[in-house]
Amino acid sequence: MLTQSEENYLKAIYSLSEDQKEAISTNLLAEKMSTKPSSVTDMVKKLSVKKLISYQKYQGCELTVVGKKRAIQIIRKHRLWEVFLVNNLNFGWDEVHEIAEQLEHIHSSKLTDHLEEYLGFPKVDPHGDPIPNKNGVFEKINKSIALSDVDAAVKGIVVGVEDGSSGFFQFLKRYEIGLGTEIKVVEKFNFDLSVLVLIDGKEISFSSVVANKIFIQIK
Amino acid sequence: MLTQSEENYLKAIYSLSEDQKEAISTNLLAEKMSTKPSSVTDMVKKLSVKKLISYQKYQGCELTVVGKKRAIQIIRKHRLWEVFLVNNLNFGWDEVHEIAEQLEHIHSSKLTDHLEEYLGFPKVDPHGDPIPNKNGVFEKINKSIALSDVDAAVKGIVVGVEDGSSGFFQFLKRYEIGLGTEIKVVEKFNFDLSVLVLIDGKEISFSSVVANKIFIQIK
DNA sequence: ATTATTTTTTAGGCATGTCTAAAAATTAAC
DNA sequence: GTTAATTTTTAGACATGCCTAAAAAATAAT
Repeated sequence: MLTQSEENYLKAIYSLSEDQKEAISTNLLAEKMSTKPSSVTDMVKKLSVKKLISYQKYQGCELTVVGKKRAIQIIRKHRLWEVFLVNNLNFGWDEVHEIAEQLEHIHSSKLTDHLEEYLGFPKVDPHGDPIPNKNGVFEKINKSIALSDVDAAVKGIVVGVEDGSSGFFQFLKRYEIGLGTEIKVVEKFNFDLSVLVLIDGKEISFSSVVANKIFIQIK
Repeated sequence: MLTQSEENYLKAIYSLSEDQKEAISTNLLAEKMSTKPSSVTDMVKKLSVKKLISYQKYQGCELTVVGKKRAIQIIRKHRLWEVFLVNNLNFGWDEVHEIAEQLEHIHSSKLTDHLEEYLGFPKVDPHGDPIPNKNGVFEKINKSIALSDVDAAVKGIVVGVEDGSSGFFQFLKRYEIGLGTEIKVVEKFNFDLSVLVLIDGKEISFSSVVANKIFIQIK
């Protein structure tokens, strides 16, 4: 049975390993955990003894197969709880992280699996991040979806546009939008069905007409 | 912010205070917490500094008004989560306690209140124990209910019987059942609608005919 | 009312997880 | 290829929450 602290370290190492394939340095991990390098060294030794990470003095650390599985299970719990909080308990997507940080440490795989079933086996959390299944497998999300159908806070990559009129293409060109452009939906407005999106650091508002024609692929 | 350990102590003191109005002795609390008296002394000092209990050396401890409120909030969370686990996630009433012991320590009153609303403001948990409202008030449960309609594991006190025939009263007398008798439903059998109950430490099986006629008041 | 028993507290220790300050190893600079 | 800068580790300390063993206080027994 892992402590909450151990679980948080595994999660942090997993997260950092997504950005780089080299071993995670002590300083980087300390930064991520908002703690001191000396504390990281202590913990990293402990996790190494438990065979959850491989670690050599001064060489940083990496998750073992077992450690990675554990990390993914924690992420799975975190994201499933986020779905529950937003879909069922009417929380905003922006206020669930802190609570999910606590809920992810509840020990009961049966609970996780029942929750997943109750939620209808969701594939992404409210932030658009994928939810691994019971076996730790992240399902490839291949479906493209119109911007108008994307939940707030979800980001994706443009994989298609619907209308072929020249006016629409000029519009896309004006905003430097093409296949592969990353778009994040910041907010949706029900009163006129417009969406506020973030492209390359700039916020742009799209009318519902436009939002219906741009298709993105999430993660 | 209280630690889980502190919260568990408050809950234990509250629970013991329900059975006796005198201060809770160190030994009794140690027994309840499955720990050593010396450990209790340490914790009791800490909680006393935090003004959650009143404590005088060698005189035991008692919850302050603030401490009692805290304890009730923890119980509230525990019982609401039990309802969720049984009603929504299809857990058996007998397997939820351990998980609820963890969930009760999640810090977010907004979560608790949203959960309560989502569950439809339940008044009792799956074990029949009352759920305090947001203000810590336990609603008096006055409705009597036929044994046949009580969930397994719920216990109550006989407040009435329906049939007035002499045969039925003889039956009641034979089993020493009268107004005020405590009855706990141990198990229910769907195949013949009989119920297995516990009265004064003895298990007795009641046919559905009998179960329909005995009314109990829960807690 | 003194002794014996039980209860409770103190004293000191241990594991977890954090910290600071200093030492050691690695990497960068010249 | 030494020296300088950075990174990482060690050493020692502190808070939490637990323990054992011994002392102190309260209660019971004679």
